[in-house]
Formats: sequence, structure tokens, C-alpha cells
Amino acid sequence: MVVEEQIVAMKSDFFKALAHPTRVRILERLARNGEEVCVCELIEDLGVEQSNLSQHLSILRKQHIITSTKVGLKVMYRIKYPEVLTIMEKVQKILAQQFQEGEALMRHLADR
Amino acid sequence: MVVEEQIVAMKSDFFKALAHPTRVRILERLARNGEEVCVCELIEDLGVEQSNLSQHLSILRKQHIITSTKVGLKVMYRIKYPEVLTIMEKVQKILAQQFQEGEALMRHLADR
DNA sequence: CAACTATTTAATAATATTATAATATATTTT
DNA sequence: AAAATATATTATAATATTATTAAATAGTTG
Repeated sequence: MVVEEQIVAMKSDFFKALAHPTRVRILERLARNGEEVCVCELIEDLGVEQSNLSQHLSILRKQHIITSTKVGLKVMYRIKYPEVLTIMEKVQKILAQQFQEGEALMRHLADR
Repeated sequence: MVVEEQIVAMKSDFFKALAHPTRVRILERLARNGEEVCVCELIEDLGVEQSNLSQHLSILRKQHIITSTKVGLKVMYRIKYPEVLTIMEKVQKILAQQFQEGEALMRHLADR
């Protein structure tokens, strides 16, 4: 069935959208505030180039993981689906378990 | 703090490991069985080249998302952390919501 | 131990992602 | 309406990921 393949592709696209440090940091920043955060504040907090941040926001927007509203000159972003937060928590939990097993950080530092 | 950055990198590496259709399919196949599945069966079910599959398994192994045990000639794989299943379910749920909003499949087919 | 089976690893060419730099758009202020 | 501000888009060179092919391991069976 061809639709099944499309859905799998959508899932991997979803994960691909999360698969970059800057985008993880964007989501964690948006998660912390709970409410809307403007791009200008993200630039400040994450300390990345404006253009680069904008591209990462664009990738998250395309997957509809975040949405934006324009307020005057500013654009406010927020996480669209609360499930995204759950996913972030679960990853945190998996890493925590890996730490307990003494695998995580050492491996990460070593083999890349 | 430098450790924070390492952790963010680990999270994005985790997502990167899930960010490929074949690897999503591997996990869904392992999730279905619940128990161990050998490589030979994955080749059959997913219909991918043996060598290519092995590389994808390697990527999932490096992130300790799956583990393997050797039984005779065969290598049996299984999902290591149940949280991975939760994550897959949440993604499914997000996509389902996007479908309800009529956004998902059309967008996916359109803009890539 | 030689042939066989199951799987992994290595090399590589094609493709995709990324950061940077430059430019464009849209809103506000003067 | 020109200047200023906030953000987005485009082009591109550097880097990373991928599928394919070929070769290497490691167990098993005769």
C-alpha cells in the first residue's frame, strides 16, 4: 500500500525536523516559556545568526511542529502540539537511563 | 555550560537516528513483534538490500535504540527502551491530528 | 578445515543538509 | 515616503548522509 509509505516518510520527516541541535534548543526554549516567544528573543537566548535561526524555524514550521503569529514587527512562535513536549521528555528519559548504564556521554564524546 | 551542549547534541543525534524511512520501518517491525527479530526476517519484511539494512541497524545500535544478540548464525534485534515506542505513538498521534486539520498528506505530497 | 550462511564493514559516488553572506519583504516610526 | 527594525528568502560552498558494490568476519555444517 502506497499510503503506508507516505506515512512512514512523514514520520521520518518529522524526526528529521528535530534532528539538529539548534532545532532541539528552539523547542526546549519554546517549551520552557510555555507561551509565545519572539524570534528576537530566540536569537538572544540561543546566540545564533538571525538568518540561520530563521531557516531552522522554517524547517520546524514546514512540519507544523511550531506555528507563528505576527504581532507588529515581531513574529511570535509557539509549539503546536503538546505531544512534542512528551517526545522531548521521553528522549530525556532514555538518555538518563543510558547515563545510569554509563553509556551515554562517554560514547557520545568518543565515537563521532 | 558545556555538558548542556553535549546533551542537546545527544538528543539531536537520537532524532537523527530515527530520521530515515527505513529506520522507522525497522522500529515499527520490531515494535510489532514485541520480541526479537532476526536480520534475515527484516530483510524479507522490509525488502531492502542486506548491506543497506545492516548500515541502518548500525546507526540505531550506535544510539543504543536497539540491541542485538547473536544466536548461531543469526543476529536477533530488539528495541531497547520502551520509551521509543511511546515516541513513535506520539508522532503517529501528531500526524493523525494534522490529518484531521487536512494538512498532512497533501502538504507532504506537495512541497518536497 | 573447506564450503556455506548470515551479517558487518569499507569504499565511493550521488544526494541532502548546513552555515554564511547577501538580498528581499513587511511593518513601524519619523 | 524614507529610514529603521524584525524576519524571511536565496545562493552557495562545505559537510554529512545515503545506496550500491565489493570485501571482510564469524559462526556452522559436512
